[in-house]
Amino acid sequence: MARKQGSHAEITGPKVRQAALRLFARHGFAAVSMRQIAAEVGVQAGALYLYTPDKQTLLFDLMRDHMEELLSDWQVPEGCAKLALEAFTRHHIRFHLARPELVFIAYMELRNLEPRNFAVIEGLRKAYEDQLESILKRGVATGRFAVPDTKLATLAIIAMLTGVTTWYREGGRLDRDAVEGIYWDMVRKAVAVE
Amino acid sequence: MARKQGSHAEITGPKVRQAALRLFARHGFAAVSMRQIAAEVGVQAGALYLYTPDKQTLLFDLMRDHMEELLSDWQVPEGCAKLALEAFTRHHIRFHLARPELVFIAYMELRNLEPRNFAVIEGLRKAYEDQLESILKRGVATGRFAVPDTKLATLAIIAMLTGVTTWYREGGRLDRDAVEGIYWDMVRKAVAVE
DNA sequence: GGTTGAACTGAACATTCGTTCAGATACTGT
DNA sequence: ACAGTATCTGAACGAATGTTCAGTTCAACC
Repeated sequence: MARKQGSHAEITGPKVRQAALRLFARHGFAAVSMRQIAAEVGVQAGALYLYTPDKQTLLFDLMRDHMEELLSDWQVPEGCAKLALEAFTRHHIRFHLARPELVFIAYMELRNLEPRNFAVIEGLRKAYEDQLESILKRGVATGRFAVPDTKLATLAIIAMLTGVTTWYREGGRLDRDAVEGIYWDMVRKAVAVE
Repeated sequence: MARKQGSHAEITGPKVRQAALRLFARHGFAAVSMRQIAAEVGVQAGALYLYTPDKQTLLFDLMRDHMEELLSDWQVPEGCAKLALEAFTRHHIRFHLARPELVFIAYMELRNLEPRNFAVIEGLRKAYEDQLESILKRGVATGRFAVPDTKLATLAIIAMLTGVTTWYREGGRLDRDAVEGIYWDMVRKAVAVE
């Protein structure tokens, strides 16, 4: 027994990533075995190594692609800082609610990355944070925002917004638009000049 | 060779918990072996089972004690909601900054708990969130706060505050009092009536 | 000073782990 | 129809896993 009917790399490759994504998110990287991933895909464990050099790279690729998409999906709007902040807030929530498993992994599995891989992901994360901080700085400079410390405010806002993925469930009491609006309301007030 | 000189349960017991705490926080529950914990304590792996029935209970006990301390350390102050919210904010930050490793574990290792243990921890977490929500409700009722949704605001504020442990480092640019003040400033404004 | 029990070792248990690889199969192009 | 190659199996590797336990040592008590 060997190759299966209708088996193709273009199909199995993504399936491997999907299975890894789901299992890593649910049980954690360290708690998931290559055999579990293989079973989810419907192949033997050895076949996974046609699609990834090792387990670590499987994790790293998921995280790097996620962070790069997060960055490339966003561009600071021109114009006033308040509009930019609203755009950022809404975009952040929308982007994160659309892929909760990747968000979860990118946050929880940092410590399972080898130092070199960790540095890459941290660099991307930092670049994303800088996007928000530059908006806050702009608002402070033009007197539209009042925050005691832009760096700290950046981290506080991102923590608050990302937290949405821990409780939001499709079909719950609030839809995504409502959630966006409520969070934006709190962010707006938190940085407002009194 | 067997029992070591001057070894006592009153010493080894806490050392086991401390070692587990540090290693779980650093590498994650699933990635830490009983032999690693034993090495940190300075005993053989088998000796750990004098202090815990199994690895899972070692994790659960850490989390449960942490959550119970979090709850018992706090009581809602009488009087106006704004003062209560400030007290909560400052207490939350102080408590969490004092034990970053426990906070980390209590948040990251939930999925490694067996269903029954998970339910216990979730219950305690819910009870803590209710403390904050009751303050917000009180403020809304008396017209002191304006939040569109107290449940959502509760989760947003806790996410924001707990995020402090991800970046705060002893001896950094800001001391704990300053951090408390800055976060309180943002929380206060976020729920304020405009 | 002999006895008892708590504290611990060291070895062993059956599983499982990530990874490799020779061989088998099914598809592709000729 | 045949060759070649992409895809996958199934078995194997050594190492590591959580847990158990008979045996050993030390300290305390009578």
